[in-house]
Amino acid sequence: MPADMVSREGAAPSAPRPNPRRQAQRSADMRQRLCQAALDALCEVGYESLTTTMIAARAGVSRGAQTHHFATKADMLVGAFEHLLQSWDAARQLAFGGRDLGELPFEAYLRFVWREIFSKPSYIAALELMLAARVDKELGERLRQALDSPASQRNLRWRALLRFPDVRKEEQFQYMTLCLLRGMAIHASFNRSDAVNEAVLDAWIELAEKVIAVERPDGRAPEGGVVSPRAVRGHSKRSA
Amino acid sequence: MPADMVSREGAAPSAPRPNPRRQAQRSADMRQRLCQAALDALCEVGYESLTTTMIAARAGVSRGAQTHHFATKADMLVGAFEHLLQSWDAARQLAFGGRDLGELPFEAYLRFVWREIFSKPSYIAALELMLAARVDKELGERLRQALDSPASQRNLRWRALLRFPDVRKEEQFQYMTLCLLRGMAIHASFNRSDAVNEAVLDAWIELAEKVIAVERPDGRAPEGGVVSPRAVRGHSKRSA
DNA sequence: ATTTACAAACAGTCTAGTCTGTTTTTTAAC
DNA sequence: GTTAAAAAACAGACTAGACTGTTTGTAAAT
Repeated sequence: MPADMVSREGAAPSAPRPNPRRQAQRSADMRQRLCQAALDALCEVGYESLTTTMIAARAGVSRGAQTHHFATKADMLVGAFEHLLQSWDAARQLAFGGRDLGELPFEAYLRFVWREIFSKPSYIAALELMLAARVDKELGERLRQALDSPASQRNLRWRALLRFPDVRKEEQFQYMTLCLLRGMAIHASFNRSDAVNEAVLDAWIELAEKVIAVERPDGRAPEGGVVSPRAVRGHSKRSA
Repeated sequence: MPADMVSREGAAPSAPRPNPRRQAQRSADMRQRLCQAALDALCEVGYESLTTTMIAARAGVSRGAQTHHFATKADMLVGAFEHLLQSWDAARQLAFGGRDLGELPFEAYLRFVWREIFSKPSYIAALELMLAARVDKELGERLRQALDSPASQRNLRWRALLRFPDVRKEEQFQYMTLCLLRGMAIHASFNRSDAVNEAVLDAWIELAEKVIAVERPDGRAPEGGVVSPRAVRGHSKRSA
């Protein structure tokens, strides 16, 4: 393999180099740029005002190039959605690497997902897509499909994080937390007060830790429940 | 000659009082029809595909009549939103009348709001409006304004329902429940499984009742916490 | 030489808001 | 009490712009 990494530089319009493997790279780059632009545009102008023309302009490419890679608007939207899912993976990788989530406190992980995922405008964009999927059945099917593998990976992560003996209860707990975070994302978007959300997040962490302590026969949570009474009642303020 | 001297009143407010209720009635009816049609259309086709023409057609009125009552599309949307809020009031009135919420179990009220408000497609419509308000600042301001009085009334209801001595905690609890319900609404819309939502609702009710028992020095919640250990661990299936 | 990547113009459709005109109701004068 | 003027309710056409998908054309890569 020749050292052709140097030829990877240069501007978009002209790159006259007879390099093998270049076509696929170019295509992938272009798709990446378009998806990122689509996501940015979606965050900025919202789903209703999002147009394919605007996406192409944002990415700095012609509309012809765009339609070559994403024939229809729905293709473009699905691409943006997948791009967002990948960015979440990247953020998680950056924060925790390959660390075992089982050794992580629940609070740490929850604050991470709130800070890096749910509280971002891009999550609202994702919600807009999901709500739009209610009437656009084909889009919905494709979004669900894109979410399929990430969702099962999320299940594995939460399994590692929580380790409830009762898997059914663990799942309930997971979905409850997910719903809460989604609702908080909406609240943060529509209302102005971030203070409320911070307080709710703190309160949920506190409540959740008690549930975890009870559900999981960990080192510190005996079956007898000697911790429970005090734990449930102790709503001491968290410093955040 | 009837007593129409009232009409010579003062200056600007040209609002004749004698007997003519006909015009106002017609106007109110038409607005009602349009708002209902707008809400229906919003539920059926979603925010992105909602058009003023479609609303007028659905209401069975001409576009001229529509623009007379709602000059702009945003006016129409705000009208639909207010209409929805009123329908929630009506449902609550139907279910509980003037009953004191303090005598109502938390579970009963929560199941009511889930069944009659949050699980309905119209709530998704409301969410679409709220998300759209993120970029349409003027719409957002008007929606928040429309929600202002209903929200403070909701606060009063939850105060009556929960009666926590610590008002701050009560507010946290209220917002937590609200966020949870919102998130569940999205989940119900995007995913297919209602079973998950039912389970989450059950679980939240159970958890919430413990929080209530601890926070509120009611008749049945002793300070000693003799109920807590068994209660927290007992996730017995609820019959619903 | 043939496929892929990119470019740009085009066509058909649709939408929100405006404008002009008609009917009904209300007000005010007679 | 009748009637004319005014205002409000209603109807429908029109416009200017925008959007998506298509099509035709060119450059680059294989």
